[in-house]
Amino acid sequence: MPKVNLKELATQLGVSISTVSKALKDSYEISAETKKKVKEVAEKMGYRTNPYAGHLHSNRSKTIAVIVPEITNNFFIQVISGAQFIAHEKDYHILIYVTDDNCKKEEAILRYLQNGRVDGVLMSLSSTTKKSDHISELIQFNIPVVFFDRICHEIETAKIITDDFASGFNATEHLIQNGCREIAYLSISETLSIDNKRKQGYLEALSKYDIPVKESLIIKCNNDERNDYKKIFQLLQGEQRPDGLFASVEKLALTAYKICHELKIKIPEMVKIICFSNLRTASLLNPSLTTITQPAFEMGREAAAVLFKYLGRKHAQIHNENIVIKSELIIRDSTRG
Amino acid sequence: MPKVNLKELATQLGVSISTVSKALKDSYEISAETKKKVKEVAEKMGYRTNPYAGHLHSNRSKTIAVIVPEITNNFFIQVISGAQFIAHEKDYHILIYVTDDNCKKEEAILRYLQNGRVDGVLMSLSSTTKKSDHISELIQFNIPVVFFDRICHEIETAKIITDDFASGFNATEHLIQNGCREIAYLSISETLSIDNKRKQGYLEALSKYDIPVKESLIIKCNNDERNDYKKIFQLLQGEQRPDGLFASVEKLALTAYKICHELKIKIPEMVKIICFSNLRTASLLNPSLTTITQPAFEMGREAAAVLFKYLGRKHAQIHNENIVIKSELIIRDSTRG
DNA sequence: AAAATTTACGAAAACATTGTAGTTGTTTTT
DNA sequence: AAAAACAACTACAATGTTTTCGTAAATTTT
Repeated sequence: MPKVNLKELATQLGVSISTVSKALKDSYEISAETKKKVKEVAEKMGYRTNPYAGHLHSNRSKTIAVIVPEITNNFFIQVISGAQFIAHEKDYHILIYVTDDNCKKEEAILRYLQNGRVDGVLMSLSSTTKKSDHISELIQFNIPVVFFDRICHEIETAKIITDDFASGFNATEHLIQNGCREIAYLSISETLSIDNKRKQGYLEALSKYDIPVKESLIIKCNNDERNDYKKIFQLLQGEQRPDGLFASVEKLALTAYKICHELKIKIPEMVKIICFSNLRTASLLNPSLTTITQPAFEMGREAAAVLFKYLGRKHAQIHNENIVIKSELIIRDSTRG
Repeated sequence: MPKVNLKELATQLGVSISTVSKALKDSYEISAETKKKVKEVAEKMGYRTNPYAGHLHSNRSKTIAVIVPEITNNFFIQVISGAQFIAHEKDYHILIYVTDDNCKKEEAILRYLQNGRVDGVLMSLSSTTKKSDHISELIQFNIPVVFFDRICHEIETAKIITDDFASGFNATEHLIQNGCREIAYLSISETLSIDNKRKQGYLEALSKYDIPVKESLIIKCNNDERNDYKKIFQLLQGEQRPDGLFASVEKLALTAYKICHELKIKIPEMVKIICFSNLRTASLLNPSLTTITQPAFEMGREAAAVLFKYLGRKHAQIHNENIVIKSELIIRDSTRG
């Protein structure tokens, strides 16, 4: 089917281009009769409106970008799924970008988007991002940004988060209440908002129960598979093995699981493990894994909803706002007392 | 930053629009001196080229669509990740669409894309799709389509698949060699190519070992959570419980796992389980799950690579071609003899 | 010195659409 | 019967870029 445009339809029908355009848009200016004819011929000739011509004119692309640190991650996928749900409702398209937790890539992607390819952005920061210039720059180009999960405090906009502090506190308290006294915290990145909040919750819980903080139990991982493995291995094989382990993210808990299997460290008898996770198979693990589960799908839906609320307007300066959707502590065998 | 276009740059510089355009594109027609000036001013004024104007002119969008039945699925996510990897290299953008295994949605999405929003499509069929008209129609609009995994035989194009028949055979043979005689096959959709091939492999293996086929052991699931649960539950609770279980897709195996846990059916002692799966936590399950693991990332990479090979040309009729990337049988505890 | 070529740039069409501002011819109002 | 209103349509500018063709001046060739 050779692509046909309004011009061809017009000549074919013996009317003007404007008439065809308006007829297809059901304008009141066009008679019912003409509309019918135009639509028939358009159908017959396989006319499809060129989206890019429209975008050029309207300066809107009906497209948003979702930027995530990694895509092979249950949490982010569920967020994308939620965002996709709303976008589909609104007849919007979703472009996916992956930063690989690399701030350089993140910067490059945001620069890419300064040209108006998308009407707005949903994003979660890379764990290596330390500056926010590239984000404020994007916003200066009039592209609104909504954060979810890994937010950037410096930027004034809407941020969809979970109750990281409370959840971190609850997770740690749960370990304590099940008998743990030497609780390690596996950190994923020192610059990440969520990590800091979760750690604060952890520290607060320790404090509440008068458990001294041991720096040696705060493990600074950095999302490098081999490095993280080594650090957690060292933690678990040593004399001073902790009796509880709180991983800030799923991946670190799974690494810990693997190491425990290798070293024949029994969970939960020798060490109890809890983590933030959206793993569908948490209940099927050996042993089933106690998790703090984030409402990922809802977070994606909410993030998209907030963005769309602003997209209609001319100057879409999004008000600063923290939207908190609570996580759920799901107790399973890995923390059995 | 107010958006600035070529026209403004031109007036600012006192040259013509064409000169600016060419200078920014490093055309040989422009002197080094002018280029430098133009670029400086462009930088200073924050010029960003409008992608849609370019698309309008070139009739290319530098965008491809990836259409998957579901997104919260390890296999599809890894495929997307692979495709994304290649797309990023080629400076292409990726639009994601989800059919929810609903053929109506699939048709709607493909109709959507007839307008040239994307230059090409990578897709995996929905399990409820029975006709292929919407796909050939899209191709008639000159949008090339490459299939991966859930391919459509009727369409002449490139198809990236794994060795489903051989893998189905190997999986079944593996169960037989570990002592199973009553092996159930969990089918996900009767219309899906991969399901049929895997089942053929299953039947072939039974035949090789002179094991009679029992229709009651071929369970026709349909991707509806509740329905599938019920069917598998009935299979496992009855008198005639099989001693081996081969699930065509991960989800069904996980449902079977849950049911076994509930009914206290011991894996692998009472029933051995194997399935196609890209679960990262397969080795951590209780018991660890024997899988046939598809090279999902590579399949995504390959699918994108094939598509890009054709995208350069004017009439991108993709030759019919089956590209097979072999799966790997990873033996774990769920099939221990 | 005339002719040919090269360098560096500009004008304008083309891409497909939308929206505004006409322009008819007809109908209604005064 | 003139004026106003209206229905149905068209012309054209505008959106931002690319690209082809053209042209003047400068340079090289004969």
